[in-house]
Amino acid sequence: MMQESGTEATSDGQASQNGGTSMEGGSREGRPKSATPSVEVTAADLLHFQQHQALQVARQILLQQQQQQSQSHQLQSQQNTGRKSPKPNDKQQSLQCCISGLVGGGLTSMFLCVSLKVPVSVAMMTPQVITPQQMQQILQQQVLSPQQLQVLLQQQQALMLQQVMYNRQPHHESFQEQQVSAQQLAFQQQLLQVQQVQQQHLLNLQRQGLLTIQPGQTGLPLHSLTQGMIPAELQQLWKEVTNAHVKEEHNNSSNNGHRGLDLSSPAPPKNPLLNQHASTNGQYMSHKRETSTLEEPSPHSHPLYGHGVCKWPGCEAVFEDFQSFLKHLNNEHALDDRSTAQCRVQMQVVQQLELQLAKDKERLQAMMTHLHVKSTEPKATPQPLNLVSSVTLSKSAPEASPPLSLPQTPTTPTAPLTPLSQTHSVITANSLHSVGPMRRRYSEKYNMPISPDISQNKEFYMNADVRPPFTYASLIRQAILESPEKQLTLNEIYNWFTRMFAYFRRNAATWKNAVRHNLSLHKCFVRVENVKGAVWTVDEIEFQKRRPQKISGSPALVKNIQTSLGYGPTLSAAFQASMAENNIPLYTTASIGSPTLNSLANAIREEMNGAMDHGNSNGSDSSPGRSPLPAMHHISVKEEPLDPEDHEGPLSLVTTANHSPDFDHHRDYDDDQGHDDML
DNA sequence: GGACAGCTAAACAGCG
DNA sequence: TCGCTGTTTAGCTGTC
Repeated sequence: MMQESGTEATSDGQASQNGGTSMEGGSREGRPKSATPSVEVTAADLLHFQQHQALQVARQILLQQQQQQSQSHQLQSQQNTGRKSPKPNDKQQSLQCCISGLVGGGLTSMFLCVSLKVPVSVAMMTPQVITPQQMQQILQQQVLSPQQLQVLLQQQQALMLQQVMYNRQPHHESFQEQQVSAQQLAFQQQLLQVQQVQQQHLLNLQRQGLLTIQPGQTGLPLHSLTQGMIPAELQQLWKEVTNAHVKEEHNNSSNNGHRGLDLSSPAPPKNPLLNQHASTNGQYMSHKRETSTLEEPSPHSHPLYGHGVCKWPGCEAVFEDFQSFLKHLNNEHALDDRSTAQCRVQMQVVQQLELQLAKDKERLQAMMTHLHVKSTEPKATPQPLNLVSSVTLSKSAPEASPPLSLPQTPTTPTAPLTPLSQTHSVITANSLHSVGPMRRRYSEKYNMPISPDISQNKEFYMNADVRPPFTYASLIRQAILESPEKQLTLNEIYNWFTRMFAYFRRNAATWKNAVRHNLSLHKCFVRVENVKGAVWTVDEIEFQKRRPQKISGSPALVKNIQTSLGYGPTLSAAFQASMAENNIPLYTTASIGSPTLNSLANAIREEMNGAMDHGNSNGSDSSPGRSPLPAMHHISVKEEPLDPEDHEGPLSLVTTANHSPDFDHHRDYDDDQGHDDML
């Protein structure tokens, strides 16, 4: 009761915001903000971005390593007498494990795996500081390039930093501190060796003309940023990293009292080499525009000063006034080796971002060209991702789940379904905002699964006041199937509608009535009374039975859908290319490690099964033997007699697909916006 | 043109 | 009494 009232209040609030918007979409860009907290989205995006960047760095390292190994083979052979150089397969294995490490071990393991030639098991299973023995072995082998050494150095710094921070916790004080001190000493010795080796390596390379360091060279790769640094610089950097937190421990209250490093969080460590902001002391550099775009300059503003905090990488000192900050900036961040190194890192970061931006711009242009959108505002209402074809399968967006080339457009519900190769959907403001009743929706018309569409266009549907091109029954089913226990109360279904679709944040009475009507009308929805009360579940057999006559009657359509779905031998080349570019084996790990691809594969099977093999399969998760409904006391069966053949109906893989971790991650459906990042 | 499916609206009953 | 839930009916439209 109370919950529903709250929902109504939310809906009404949204309605009040949306109510003024005309159907012509004139003010569509001023749509209300998504109910999803931006913090969560940002964190997830940040994690993806970090993983993506790490992957790119790993690839660069491997690539350059291959090149350098081929070029400096002679040098290697002189220094590396009697020791085997790593096999090419090792690199491949390393990279493969690194990719897996993105899921399991995280970035730390990944960097270790890439930068070190340590056994994979060690790199993957012990994401910790390398032991002196391992370091010695690495040094003796001298198989590392300067770049690798640099990455190793940085990684070690970050790891030491993390360990120091971790040991700052009360439980590990005395003994752990001793351990850290010993490790610091040991590592500093190793560091000196690393520096010597690196210096020698650099000299050799320079002597052979294989490496030239331009004095004013910018845009160095991350792993070569500090190639030109003298050992003193490295030592200085290391001291900065290791001592900063010791100081901070004694001076915790002076600067910022809450800078603890959560090892479990993907937040970047405080290591200046790894931080993402830098500039020069008071003098804006060429990349000022990047920072100035984020912070509007004002008479007493500074790109490195915001909200009373110094934004210099790793600083975050708090100041009462701007003058204090300037004084601090000139004193603490003067032109020295450390600042220079940090600036180099920031250059690389900016370059990476610009590269990424360029790629995304190019992709956007291709998308708009493909869609024939004549718009001067690229940041308009987000459009459904599945409106584009292979353009979105670009390798430049591995952080996004692979878009499905489903030939459906949510903007034109009654438009004929045509393959992408034959259609160029023209998206206009009017078509984006379908006004009329749903009538026949794609999911009903062609047994299309709505989960990929909703998944791909989640942001779109959440923000744009566009009616989803699916029937109420499909949406209800989707809501139920996305729930952890495959059952929802009516109120939870309401919440799912309002949460997932901006369209359903208004006219609540209408669509809620329709939802109730559909729940009662369709026998695919089964009402179950459990301890909590009445919940609704989906009878997949009944749901699949509803439109068996469609699609089979049109061989051409069948072929088109089959082709566009990219199933089996007709898998689209673009899709395959994308999978290959992202190092994602479609038929191997897709069903194992990648929830998104797992859902994709299941969704494809579901589509093909639902559309093509109707009545040809057997059993499903909704079969009586595998009821997903715990603690049921009563099941209301609708009056339509159940055909005995029904149990030999189509195999429903939807439920199976939704058992993937991808769905199990999203549990709370009770307006808990903080945990409902569903798809 | 009929059958069918889907949407909207409404009435009604039961329940807390 | 009110609001929610659930059921049912009717009218309309679109698709096949």
